[in-house]
Amino acid sequence: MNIKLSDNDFRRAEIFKCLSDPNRLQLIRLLYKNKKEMSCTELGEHLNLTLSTVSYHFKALRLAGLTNTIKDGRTKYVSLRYETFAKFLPGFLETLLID
Amino acid sequence: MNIKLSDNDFRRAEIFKCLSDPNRLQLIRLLYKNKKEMSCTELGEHLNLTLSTVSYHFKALRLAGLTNTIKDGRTKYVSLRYETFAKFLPGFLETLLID
DNA sequence: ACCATACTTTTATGAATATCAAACTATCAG
DNA sequence: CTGATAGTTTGATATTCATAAAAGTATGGT
Repeated sequence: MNIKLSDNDFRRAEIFKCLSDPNRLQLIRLLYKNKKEMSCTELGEHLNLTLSTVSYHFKALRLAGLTNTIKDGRTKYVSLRYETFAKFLPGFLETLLID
Repeated sequence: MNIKLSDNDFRRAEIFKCLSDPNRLQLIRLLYKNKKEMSCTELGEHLNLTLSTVSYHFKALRLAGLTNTIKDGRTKYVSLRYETFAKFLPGFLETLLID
């Protein structure tokens, strides 16, 4: 009677683990509201976190496939990866605007 | 520059924490596929978990508002609370059927 | 070459989590 | 009342997690 977990289920678990941290959820909301890339420093200033902690969170988001990162000089810009949200959490991002 | 978290954000964090565990995700899927209430024992047999562990997970799901529980004699039947999914994760349950 | 900026990684630490066994509560059947 | 069934709670344990300080990497400015 054992049910095996699919690759997508592990993917889902990783995604939800990312979203279960209030700080990461705020990062997602900021990125969604701003509709553009933001730097780590810029995002870190909105929460009361050191840069190393912000970097830790961004790594998690990136590995879960929730964000894209592009590098310009020494600055890294982070943006949402909408395909992932569309596939695993359709309609979720919109709910972040309600409150 | 500090952003305060709303009550709903704490609610979201709790919900996502629930869904970030692969076993709980399977419980949700089983409940969704069966379209009816199931008992703890019945659900526990599908995963390789002791009854106390299953009980622990169901408490988490109930506290997060993801499930309803009705008691009939000594058996407790658990079902999904669709309003919660509709409010915080519209469209999510359907994605569980794809794979 | 030197210093500052932007970010990452490592290390350490305290808090939270998942799990099971054992003890407990409640209900049913005889 | 006794024994069995369904589920909860408590206690112990091993693992994972979030955080920050410190050290490290890479790029830009002068």
